[in-house]
Amino acid sequence: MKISTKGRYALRMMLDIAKQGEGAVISLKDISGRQDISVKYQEQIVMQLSRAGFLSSVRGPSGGYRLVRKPAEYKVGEILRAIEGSLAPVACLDGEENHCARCDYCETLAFWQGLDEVINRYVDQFTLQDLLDDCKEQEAKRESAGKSQ
Amino acid sequence: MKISTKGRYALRMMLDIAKQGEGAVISLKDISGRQDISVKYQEQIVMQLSRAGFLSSVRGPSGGYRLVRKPAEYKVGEILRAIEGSLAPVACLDGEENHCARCDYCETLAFWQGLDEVINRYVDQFTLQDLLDDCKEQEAKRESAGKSQ
DNA sequence: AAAAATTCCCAGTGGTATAATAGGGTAAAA
DNA sequence: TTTTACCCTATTATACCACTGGGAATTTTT
Repeated sequence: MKISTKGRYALRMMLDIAKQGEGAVISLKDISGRQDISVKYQEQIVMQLSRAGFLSSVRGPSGGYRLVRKPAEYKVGEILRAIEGSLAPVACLDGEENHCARCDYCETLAFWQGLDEVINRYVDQFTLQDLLDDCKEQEAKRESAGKSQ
Repeated sequence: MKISTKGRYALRMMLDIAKQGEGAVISLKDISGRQDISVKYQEQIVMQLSRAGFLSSVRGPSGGYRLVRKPAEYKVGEILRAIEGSLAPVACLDGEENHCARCDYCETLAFWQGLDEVINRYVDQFTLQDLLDDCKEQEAKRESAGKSQ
C-alpha cells in the first residue's frame, strides 16, 4: 500500500519551494540540486501541480515556480490527491464507475470506507506550513547537537 | 495507494470461513462458490495464511481449512500485514534495509510515520468478529427491507 | 484396492503500472 | 541570445500483479 514516487516527490517539491520564502520563484534546476530529482521528471509532476492551481510559473531566465497560496493554505492531502488521483485503499471507493458487482452485499466495504476516512482525515490535518515548522525544529536540533560535538 | 487483491481476498476468505461457524472446515471450492475467487488463486493466499499460523488444514475429501483461533482473536491488521508484508505508505518505513540516503534529514519522514501509525491503529482496532457482527447486522437490515416491499 | 477430493508446492505467463530517461520542439522573458 | 517554462511523444527497464498449470501427497469414500 504505497504512495507513488511522484506523490512523494510532489510533496518534497512543494515543501522545497515553500522553504525558499514567501513569493520566491524557484527553478526546477534549483530544486533538482537540492532534492536529487531530474528536471525532466519534475516537469511531469509540476505540470500536474500547476494544472491543479497550486503553482504559478514564470518563464525566462530566473524564472521558475511560485506558490499561489500561503503554505498554511495547502493541505498535504490536497497535494497528494492531486498527484495520486485518490488515496482510497480499494478501487471500490474511487467512484461509482469502479463499484464492483459485490458492493451491495460486500461484508468488508464498511471497513474499507473507515480506513479511507482515517487516511484522508490524517493527510488533511497537516498543511505545508506544519511541515515547514517541523523542518525548522529539525534544523534547530541538528545545530544544538552539532555544538555539543 | 491500494491494498492488493490478495489482501482483500484474504480478508474475505477468513471472514467466509469464520461465517460458517466455530471449528468448521471449509474447502477452497466452497469458498470459491460464494466469493468468486478461483481455487488456484486461493491456494496462494491460503498458503500464506497457513504459514502465518492463522489457518490449519485438513486434506482429503471433506477437507479444507479451519480457523486456529476464535474470530475475536484475529485483528484485521494482522491478516492484511501477513499478506501485504507491510502497510507502510512509503518504503522508508519498511525496515532499516529500505532506508533511503535522505532519511537522516528527510523533511517528510515524520509525516509518513504518522500516517503509518494511523493506518495500523485503524486496522488493528477491528477483529474478524467485528466484521462478522457487521454482516449479521447487514443481513437483518436486508431482511426487514425485504418485508416492506 | 481403487477412485475421488482435497491440500500442497513449484513454476510460469501475460498484462499493467511505475519510474524514469530521451528528445524534440515552441513560447516567453531577462 | 540565453534561460527558463511548456508541451508533446516516445522508449526503456523493471517490477509487480493477478492468475494459471501441472503435478505430488494425503485422506476419505466407494
